[in-house]
Amino acid sequence: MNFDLRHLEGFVAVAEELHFGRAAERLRIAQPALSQQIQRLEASLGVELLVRERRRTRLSDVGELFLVEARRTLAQAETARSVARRAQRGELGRLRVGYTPSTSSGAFLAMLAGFRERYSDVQVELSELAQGGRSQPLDDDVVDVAFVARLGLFPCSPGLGSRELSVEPFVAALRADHPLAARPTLDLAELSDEGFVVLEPQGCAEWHETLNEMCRLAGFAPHIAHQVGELSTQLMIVAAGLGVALVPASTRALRGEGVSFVPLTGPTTQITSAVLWRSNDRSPVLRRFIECLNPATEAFHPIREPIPQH
Amino acid sequence: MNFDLRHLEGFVAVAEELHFGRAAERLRIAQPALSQQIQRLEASLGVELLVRERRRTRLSDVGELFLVEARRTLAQAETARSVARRAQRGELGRLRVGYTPSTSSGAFLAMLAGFRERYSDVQVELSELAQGGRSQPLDDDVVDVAFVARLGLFPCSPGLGSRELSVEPFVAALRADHPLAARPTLDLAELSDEGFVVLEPQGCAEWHETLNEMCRLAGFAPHIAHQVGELSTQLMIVAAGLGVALVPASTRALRGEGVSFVPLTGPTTQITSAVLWRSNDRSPVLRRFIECLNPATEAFHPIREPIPQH
DNA sequence: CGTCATTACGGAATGCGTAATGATA
DNA sequence: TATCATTACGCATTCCGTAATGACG
Repeated sequence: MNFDLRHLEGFVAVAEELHFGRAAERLRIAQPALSQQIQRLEASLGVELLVRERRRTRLSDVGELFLVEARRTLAQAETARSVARRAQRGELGRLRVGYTPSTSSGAFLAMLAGFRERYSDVQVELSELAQGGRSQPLDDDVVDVAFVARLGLFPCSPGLGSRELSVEPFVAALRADHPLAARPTLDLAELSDEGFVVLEPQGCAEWHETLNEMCRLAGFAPHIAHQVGELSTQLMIVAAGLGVALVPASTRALRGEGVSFVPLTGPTTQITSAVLWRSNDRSPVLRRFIECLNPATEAFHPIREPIPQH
Repeated sequence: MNFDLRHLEGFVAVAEELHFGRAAERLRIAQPALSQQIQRLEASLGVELLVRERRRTRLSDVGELFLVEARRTLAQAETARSVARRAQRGELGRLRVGYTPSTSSGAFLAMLAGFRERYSDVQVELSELAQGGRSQPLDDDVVDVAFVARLGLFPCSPGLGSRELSVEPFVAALRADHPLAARPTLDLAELSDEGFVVLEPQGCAEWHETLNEMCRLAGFAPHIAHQVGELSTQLMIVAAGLGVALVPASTRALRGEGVSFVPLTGPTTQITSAVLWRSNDRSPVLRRFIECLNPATEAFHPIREPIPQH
């Protein structure tokens, strides 16, 4: 015969009240039932926990020691229940977040910070993804959400939920004392003789193709002056006067010293930042995360809004 | 509806086997019963802990987190049971030990060390008692056992269990270069002109009376040279040549440098060391303690053996 | 007699086992 | 058809509530 949480609750109540009647009242059961509960507990332990004296009830030495452990056990059980509830609500758990370097600034970091503040008990695991709009890491169950950037508008993938974070045009990044730096806008063709600073092509081939495509539409083939790994490095090279670059408009936020950003006229290509997830993923943590993206409405059925073009 | 330890056991078994059939086998119950158990647990938590897939069973994210807490809860419950059992066996708990300064050496310390070694989880609380054979601290429930020393044989007290540890005569303690120090024995009368170093009388009046009585029988009234608080101090004074003392024979063990101990001839008074406890005290810890005193036999019914007189 | 715990007993709920059902490869 | 989980149903145990008993002041 084994004791149960119910028995422990009964014992703790009696130990605290030192009175079967009051304890039973507290537990909302009849007093004889409680009396039997304690007897069964004592029988299952083979121990006398309470000393029934003529006029009052008190704890035995063993009961004194057992009370501590009983309380701990109940507390641990309550913790277990709480963990289950909180995990169910998505307040507890693990979320694997993938991101591509080009999304590592702006909305991405802001929303990640907001989520971690609200759900500090969710362990956020970050991993860098290869550039591009690939959903491979999601399909492979390597990440739960992916922050990706893609040129042009975002295609709706089957089986994937998505939410666009921003759609922004490319702008030209020029050294501040560049003759064109003070212009309100410029045409890409005006940069035909410049050397371009570009990101390294691995996993980012689409960017390269698009750069070529943009320049082709503007009537020239770009001269690649430097290849670098990161966006911030790209700006440093520009600031050093070693070339010009085409970067997403939000890159202004990096405030590169000595770099001017000039919007492009004509048919520029846009870059879309978005979050993706498996739409059949019912993880509560994911749900909470998506709520942070879109606090008001339909997180699981994102609507493709028409994006205003510049 | 509330979950129970039984439910947790079922869940842990399934979580470990990832197979209802094997888990049920391990728990020695039928598989449908286990299935219902898990369902009830899930219902009580409002959470899906296991994902039943077509061909296999696996843990859900919430289940993964809950498993840890479930294991902890079961472990804590097992600890509670173990504490109760060990406390019942007297391996765990608290023992209040009283002692008088004159018993603080020899058998007392040896047996205390033995007990603490065997039952390291019993918290031994020491408190010093007023000198003499008083059972007051036992009656007042201030201590559980009392090591006491008493002159002469030990009277059997009603309601008290007892065990004599030693019966020993008084010996004379003399400075090593004292003219009588080299003698194999001496008569107390030979010390009639000496100054005596005695223990302070508070709570120890009987010793004083006995010293006077011994000397009276030897035909003189003792001259009190110094009064000190402890036995070791008494020896230091003797070693300094400031007087002589009458001490229990076992005091030799203190090996006071420069002090000689000489047995007394004639009608010397003996001092009896004993342990006392309440004979109606059913504390398991006390039982274990008494066993240490008297490993072989009748701890609760000590036999008054005839003590050989010197 | 009033208080407080235990025993006695009947009804409800829970838990388990066997058998049947369903779903899948 | 073999495997594995769930549902269906009957039986035993446990648990609770009401009533009665017992102990004590």
